[in-house]
Amino acid sequence: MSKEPRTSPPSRRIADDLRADISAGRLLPGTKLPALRDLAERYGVTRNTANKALGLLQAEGLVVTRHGSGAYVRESHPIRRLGPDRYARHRWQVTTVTAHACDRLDIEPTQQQGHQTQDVSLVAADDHTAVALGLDVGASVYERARLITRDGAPTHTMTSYYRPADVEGTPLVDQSPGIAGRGGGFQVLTEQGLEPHEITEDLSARMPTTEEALLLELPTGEPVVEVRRVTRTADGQAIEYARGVHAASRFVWSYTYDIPD
Amino acid sequence: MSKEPRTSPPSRRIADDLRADISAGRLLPGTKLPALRDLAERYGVTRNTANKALGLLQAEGLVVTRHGSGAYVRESHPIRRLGPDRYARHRWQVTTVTAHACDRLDIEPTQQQGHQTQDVSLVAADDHTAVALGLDVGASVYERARLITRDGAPTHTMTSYYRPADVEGTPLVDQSPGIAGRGGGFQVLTEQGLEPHEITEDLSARMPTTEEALLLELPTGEPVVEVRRVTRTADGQAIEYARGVHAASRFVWSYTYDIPD
DNA sequence: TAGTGGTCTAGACCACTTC
DNA sequence: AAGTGGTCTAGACCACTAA
Repeated sequence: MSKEPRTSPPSRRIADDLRADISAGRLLPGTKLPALRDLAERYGVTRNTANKALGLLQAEGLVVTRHGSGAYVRESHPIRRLGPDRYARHRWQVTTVTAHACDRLDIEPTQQQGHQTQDVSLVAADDHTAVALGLDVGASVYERARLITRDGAPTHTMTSYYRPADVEGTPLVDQSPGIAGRGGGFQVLTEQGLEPHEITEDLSARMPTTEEALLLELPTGEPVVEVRRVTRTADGQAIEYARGVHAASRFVWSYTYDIPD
Repeated sequence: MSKEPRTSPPSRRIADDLRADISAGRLLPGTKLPALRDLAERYGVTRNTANKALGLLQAEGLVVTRHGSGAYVRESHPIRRLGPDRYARHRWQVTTVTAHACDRLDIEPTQQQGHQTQDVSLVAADDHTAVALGLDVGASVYERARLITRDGAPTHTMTSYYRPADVEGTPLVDQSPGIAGRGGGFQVLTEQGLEPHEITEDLSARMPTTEEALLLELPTGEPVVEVRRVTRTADGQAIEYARGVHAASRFVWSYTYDIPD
């Protein structure tokens, strides 16, 4: 008759029990879970089955395992809130006074403990890049790839694309290993007479590729948020196309806008 | 000396091969993968190992399995792009002319084939809701929970919370099973003298809970995007707090804004 | 009914961490 | 050296799907 729910398989039941302990606060973040062999014995199953239970919890992002050490209730990172403010002019616009960096230290807590690698090269534009920058597919564009790290752990990648004519000869596409130009890309573009004015961001979420999981050191069960950003001048000219891949658990994006007619 | 990468375990190698076939287009979306027994025989491993390989691909969201039928390369749904336009006044504002619904059919393709359930009840406000609506935690609020379906498959949930004083006696909190009020919640609030003017949306991504996975019929390896929305009047008064859980693969969120000073 | 994925036991070996 | 998770083989049974 009815599709009665069968009794859950043992691996499921073990996972359910542990999950209940976690969400009830009986197992706090960072706590070590019982060893596989102990779990197996307690439930009268093989280690394989207990391992499968842990696998389920890992896929849900509730548990992380450290090979040779144990399985732990996952700890949540401090979450960074990303709003339009992060692009605010006062954060990147260098005034005639050069003391900018020291001036602003206290209002830039988001850069605290932050580092980034940088890798600049000339590549062929793919579909998205070409459309965004108004070029033909395959045209040469400058690619500026960064890996942003916080407190020693990578949080996201950000790869920007520029029309060569816009940035040729600027510190932005200098191969030097340091952060290219104080104030970053927006400052450089402004000096080129291309002041950023409007931003369009497209957000989507998915599971990481294996490469992304390695690069961002993502635990099993952590999705990524992919952000595609087009920056335009007041004229509407696209001056930068950027693609970021973020560890989902470390960010929340916030947008405020008026309801259109 | 160096940490040379060991040879990958068999399950990993099988997954890598299949993944390569998929991304190279040799296995198109919807294609049935070789049976577990065939894979196992081909690679000289047990069915368990071949099964594990499929599990890896499932977790990446590349493959879905249908019990008793087979494993298939995952097909992508049509993606709906969500911009501020979806809240535009012309979509919900009912003018004095009642012929609105017929009028606008052609410009509302997003509602095509769409259905939603609705469940209204009076509940105690949790932390987020209370803060957003300016109430005490535990105060009574109207909860209006919806499950939105498209082409027969659920795409997201949306649960709105209202101050009882704002919506008492309106069709919005009528327990009737139909969609409450043509034009939806915004129209009703406007009629109450609380016209929505500004929206703040907070987006984050994570893996679904087991309940969400069931409700939204999510395949293994599909993350969800959680959207928390606060709607305010021109005065800045919060009139609705809503929380949505979206199947990540079905949406992309788009925001355009001017760079602040 | 035949084919398919899902799960399990029993036992083994390996890789990594910790002390 | 002891403890831990990761993976594998070999074989079995079950549940679901499709013809």
